[in-house]
Parts: sequence; structure tokens; C-alpha cells
Amino acid sequence: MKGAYTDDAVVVEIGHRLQRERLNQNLSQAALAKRAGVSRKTITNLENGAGGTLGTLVAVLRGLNKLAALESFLPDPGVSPMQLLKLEGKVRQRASGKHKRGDRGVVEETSEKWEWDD
Amino acid sequence: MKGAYTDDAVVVEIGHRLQRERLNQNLSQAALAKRAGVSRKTITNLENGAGGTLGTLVAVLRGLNKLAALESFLPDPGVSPMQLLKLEGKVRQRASGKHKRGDRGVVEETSEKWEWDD
DNA sequence: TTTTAATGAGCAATAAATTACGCAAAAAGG
DNA sequence: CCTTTTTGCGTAATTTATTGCTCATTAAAA
Repeated sequence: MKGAYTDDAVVVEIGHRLQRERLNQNLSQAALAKRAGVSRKTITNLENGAGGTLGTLVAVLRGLNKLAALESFLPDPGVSPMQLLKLEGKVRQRASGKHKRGDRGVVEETSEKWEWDD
Repeated sequence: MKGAYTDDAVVVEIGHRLQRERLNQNLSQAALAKRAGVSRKTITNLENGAGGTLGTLVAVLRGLNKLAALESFLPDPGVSPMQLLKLEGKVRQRASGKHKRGDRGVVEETSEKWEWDD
């Protein structure tokens, strides 16, 4: 599970998995296309790693009855405890700039490891 | 967890979650854009529910060090046990048509509930 | 082996996304 | 307050995705 994948390779892998799920449900591309409300060509492109749009992905997941997968994919991150501390209860709406002075310290470039990390 | 979301609403929700994750890491749109190798405008659009491409999504997840999220999102479905049974060990490469005759029965239109369902 | 349906791919037209730019509004921090 | 930085949103040009065809291949089923 290393980061040994280019972005393109990841897109290809996503396509393969969508295809396998479709086949496990014994759906044809045409049938899925109809369910998802897109053309068969779009399904073909997606499955073969030619990419597509976010909207298409969501439509296809719905067609496969796998929309719930998105919930596990992007669980609501919630607000980081650190953010709550820094802003004394306020939720951050923007990233902080390099506004510093004194020793409040440099902006942490390292992440805080708050949920779904790599 | 009902299907009370339109496809568009799902895209919007994805944008919000990506934004919150970015803010939890205290990254500016500009900084994330640089990491992901896309324009800041693309980040803005994505976060504001204007959609984007699959490639962009992957790039942004990588920029957030959240590529692993895709693994939980689209876990390798593997081959359905039913498929293995039907094809006597062979992996299905295409969906089955309405080739029937005799009583081998109509093609199951209902899914088999094999992994990551809704 | 023969038939039938599923798939991949090309092509032209249309629609959507990305880009670099700049500017106004607003949050963050002092 | 005042300053700095972030953010959203236009616009125009460029690139990419989608659609509806059609056709050649190939897996699946009998």
C-alpha cells in the first residue's frame, strides 16, 4: 500500500474496480448507463481509465447502489481539535496566513494526523 | 443515511468535506493547488460544489495526503462467489446477455449483496 | 461450433472543466 | 482599527469530457 501510484494509475484502478463491481452484479454497461443516466460510452471511458467527471462518478455509484461508499471514502472530517483550541471555540473559515510576530511560532507545515490519513 | 441526496448535492458535500480537511491542515487553497499541481480556481470550484474531473479529485487527495481514502472508498470488490460458482472457476469478463432458453432461469436482476452495499 | 449479446474504439458535434488573469470582499491576527 | 492574506467570482482561451452514432471483436450460452 505504498504511494507507488501515479494519479493516472489511480484513475485506471478506480475504473477497474467499478467494472468489477458492475460485473459482480451482472450488469451490462448499457444497463448501468441507463441507471446512471449517462451514455454507455461514458461508462466505457470510466472503466478503461479514460477518466471522467465527479458528477459521472457519483451517478455511476448510485447506479451500482454504492453511494454509501462515498461516506466511508470521505467521512465528515469534523473540526480538528487543534483548530478548536487555536480559535477558542470558533470554527476556522480560512487558512491562516504568515501573519506572525512574536513567538506564536511558524505555521505548522506538518499535518496533525486528524482522521483518514495516509 | 437515506438516499435523500441528489447527485449534485453529493458533489457539493464532497466539496465541503475536502475543504474542511484542508482547513484542518491549515492549508490555503493556493498551497494545496501547488501541491496538487492544479490551479487555485480548480480547488475553489471543487470545494464550492462546481464539480471537476476524476483526475483533479485524485490530485487533490494526494495533496492532502489522503489518497488512502480511495482504498476504503473503492475497496477491491474481488470476484463474487456467485460468479465463481456460475462460471466454474472462471472470472467473468462480460455481463451475461439474455441468451436463455430452457429453464436456467432469467438473469438475476437483483444484486447479490456482495461487499460495500448501500 | 454457432448464435447472440457485450465490449472497445473511432469520429464529429456539443458541453463542461481548466487555466491565468485581476479585483472586491472578508477573515485572521496584531 | 489596520494590515495582511485568503477566498470567491468574473472573463476569455484552451483543453478535456460527453454524446450518439457505427462497426469489428470477443465472451457467453446453447
